[in-house]
Amino acid sequence: MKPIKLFKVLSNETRLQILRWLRDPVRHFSSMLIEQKTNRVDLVNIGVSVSLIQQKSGMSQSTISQFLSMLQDVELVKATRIGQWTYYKRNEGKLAEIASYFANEL
Amino acid sequence: MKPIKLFKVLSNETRLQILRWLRDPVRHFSSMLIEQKTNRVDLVNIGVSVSLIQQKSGMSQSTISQFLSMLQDVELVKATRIGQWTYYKRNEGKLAEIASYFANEL
DNA sequence: TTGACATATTGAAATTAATCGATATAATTA
DNA sequence: TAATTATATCGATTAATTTCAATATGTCAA
Repeated sequence: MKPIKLFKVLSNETRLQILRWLRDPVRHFSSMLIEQKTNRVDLVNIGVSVSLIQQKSGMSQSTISQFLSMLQDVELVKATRIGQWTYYKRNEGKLAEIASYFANEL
Repeated sequence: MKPIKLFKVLSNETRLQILRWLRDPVRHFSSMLIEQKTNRVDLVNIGVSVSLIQQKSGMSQSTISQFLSMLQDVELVKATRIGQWTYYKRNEGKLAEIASYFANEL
């Protein structure tokens, strides 16, 4: 647990928004699924692709890719590569750990 | 609750250290009390003066004064002015609120 | 194996944060 | 009232972050 680095990652509106979107991926992304390759079940179990998150954010591809890897670096999200896609989902275990850090150690 | 601003304030080692020092002010500051003006009871009830925190941090007076007002701005600490001194103590209520934000809203 | 697509990385410009010394303000004391 | 002390604010410099366009890498499909 490196709290400074963690707080820096959380200090950005877009990164925080991504975390909130990923809390309920079906609600925020299912309407964007056009192809057959991904379905609602995948959104929850495997995660959401970089391109869906990028479209929703309106920011550039490179920025969103970087933001996701920052979130992954502090373990707030987990990534799964399948073929040419990378799917991101929340790491609920880490989020619970942070809540407990706040309650007990800060 | 403005989480971005809060996380920015927490994204600094010195500011986080100040919060931790203030968790147990007697332990961290009582050995620095030379004059009679402040005693151990005051440290807990009223708070710790800017100059004690500054000495312990080793940083400049202006930096520490600014850091303390940033912490106060997001309500992580409360300030009390008595004469020419300003005493700072933790705002435990706010800290509990943040812990709950993490557990429920992030 | 070539072309197209998804993602990652790099390099650069603009913005924001960290930090200090100098100075201002406010309270105390001689 | 003048000198001293504690804290706050200002202005400047350096360092870090944000964000993009361009490019590289990796994968799939024809």
